[in-house]
Amino acid sequence: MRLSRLFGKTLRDDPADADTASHRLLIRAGLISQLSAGIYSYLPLAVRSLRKIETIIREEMDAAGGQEILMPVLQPEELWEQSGRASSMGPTLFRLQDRRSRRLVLGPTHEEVATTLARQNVHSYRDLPLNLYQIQTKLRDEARPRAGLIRVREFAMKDAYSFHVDEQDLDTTYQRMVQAYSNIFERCGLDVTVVEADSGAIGGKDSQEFMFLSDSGEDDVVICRSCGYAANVEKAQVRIPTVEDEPLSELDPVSTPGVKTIPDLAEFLGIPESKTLKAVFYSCDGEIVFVTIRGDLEVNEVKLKNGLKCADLRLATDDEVRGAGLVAGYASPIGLEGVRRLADRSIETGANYVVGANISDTHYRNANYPRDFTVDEVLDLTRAQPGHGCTRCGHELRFSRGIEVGHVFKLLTSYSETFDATFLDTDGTQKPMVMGCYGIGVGRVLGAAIESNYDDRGIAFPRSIAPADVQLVALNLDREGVRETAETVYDALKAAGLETIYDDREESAGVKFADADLLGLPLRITVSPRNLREGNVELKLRLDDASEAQLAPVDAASDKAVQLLG
RNA sequence: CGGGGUGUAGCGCAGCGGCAGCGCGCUUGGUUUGGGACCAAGAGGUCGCCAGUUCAAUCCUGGCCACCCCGACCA
Repeated sequence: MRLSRLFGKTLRDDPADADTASHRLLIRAGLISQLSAGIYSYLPLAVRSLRKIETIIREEMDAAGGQEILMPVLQPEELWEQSGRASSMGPTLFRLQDRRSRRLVLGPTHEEVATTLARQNVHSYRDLPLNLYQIQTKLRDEARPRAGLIRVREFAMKDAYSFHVDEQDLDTTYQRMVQAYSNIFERCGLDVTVVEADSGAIGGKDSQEFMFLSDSGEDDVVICRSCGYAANVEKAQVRIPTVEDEPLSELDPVSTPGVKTIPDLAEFLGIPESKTLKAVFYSCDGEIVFVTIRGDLEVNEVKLKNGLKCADLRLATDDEVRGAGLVAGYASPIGLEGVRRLADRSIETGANYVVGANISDTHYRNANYPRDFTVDEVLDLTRAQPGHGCTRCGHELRFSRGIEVGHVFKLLTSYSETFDATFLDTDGTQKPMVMGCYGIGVGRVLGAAIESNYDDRGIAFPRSIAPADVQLVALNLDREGVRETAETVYDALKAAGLETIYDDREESAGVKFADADLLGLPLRITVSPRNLREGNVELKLRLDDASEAQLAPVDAASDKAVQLLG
């Protein structure tokens, strides 16, 4: 590819509204162009990278027993009504109607279609296991697209769906897929951490996410350096700081005028927050739920949502709180009736807590569970926070942000039962297929790979996913021998199987070097009058200092390039 | 959806109630040439949109829209 003809120009200035490194560099280097929020065009250089990522994915999926298919983006809404996700996905689902007013959705993922496809085409245990994958456009009306390719509304995803006779067989494929994913990310130059993840309200048992740890990420993960436990904060179990047991004292009202928050309460009474109980109110599918948790802890809403088997969970409004007979700031589980009550397991240890009295300006001292109040259910509802320990080994957990580049789920039979995707087993009975699903965001991998490989001069692509291997830079094209030599080297590089971008533009050396650094191909080869006097060209790896550039005779350039790229 | 911010040339930005500006980029000619060269001449604008105020609005007022950031949400 000749740079003079390449579609997509570099920018000298950083784009003003990109502040994530990969977003800034993707635009500055001329890889992507924004059409709308979370909607991008991919220019030739980006497409070359994406194709390489896709090739790596296909190789690993095929090796893991996958078969590539292609399912439609346009899907009948009815399928989504059937699975229940028309409502549970809410506004994220793009909807439209055809000319006969039939309702359709633009697929945000393909479990519904994949399960239907299996129902139509799998009838016997002899057809299983089956592992289907596709690389297909997904459309999601995300509430907040951000950070270039990290969260977009239209994107290519590799999604795979596996079908099995039983859970044991699923486990085998699941492990193969986890290994395939690790291979894929390693080959893409991404160091990922596999974390335990929430599988969402619908279906599933085990679920793991592949996280590239980065401040640009939007997921919070905890990692135990001691035993290796790693989990999304949504899912993370933690060992909370313990509080001392003590003999139970008598319940005792205390006047607390104007003291409505836990920090105020602790300060007012001169006690730690961990000696108080906090009340939080949620609306779960319209029903008010009262949650009690120790004052120094926060409610993990994902855990709560799962525990309640609730489709739509949100904090209750002030009106809803009042309507339930609760006094905000002084709400209490003591004597509370007619409201669904849950508690975090933190209330089961410790003693003599301060808790609201459900009377303005009043709290109780020495509240104890279950002596003074009961709840409908005690669950683990604790959100992991800094200072919390690992449940396995007690070591303090480390917190990090992460970009979720892959996610695998054991769906089990939730979809196959809904869509009646059954097979005839050896014992002559119809059974629902046991399913797994596996996703990778292709563009997000590109974004994350750049987050992982850049410096102040630009991108430094891993060779495996670089738009090309070599940037051939010719300086002073009109000087004797330069153009001819560059053309010769260009041909030799191509003949040696190296993908080359040839900078044949009439630009100054500074511009060409700066653009080469910005685009970040692994190897730069410079043809210039200076080196040509000795019959040489210069080779420099993107990550080396300028002083480490090497010279090679013109006719040895391609061999040397192959050697340097190793 | 809540909070914050920004909309002026391809990009980055300034400006201001009275004819639309700068730097970079772009075009043409010339001089240069190993780290974002120089000279000269050019092209390029519905100042986000709609109302209102005014003799006059890019500027003031109101509404709307778009984009960015934080949060909520996110198979």
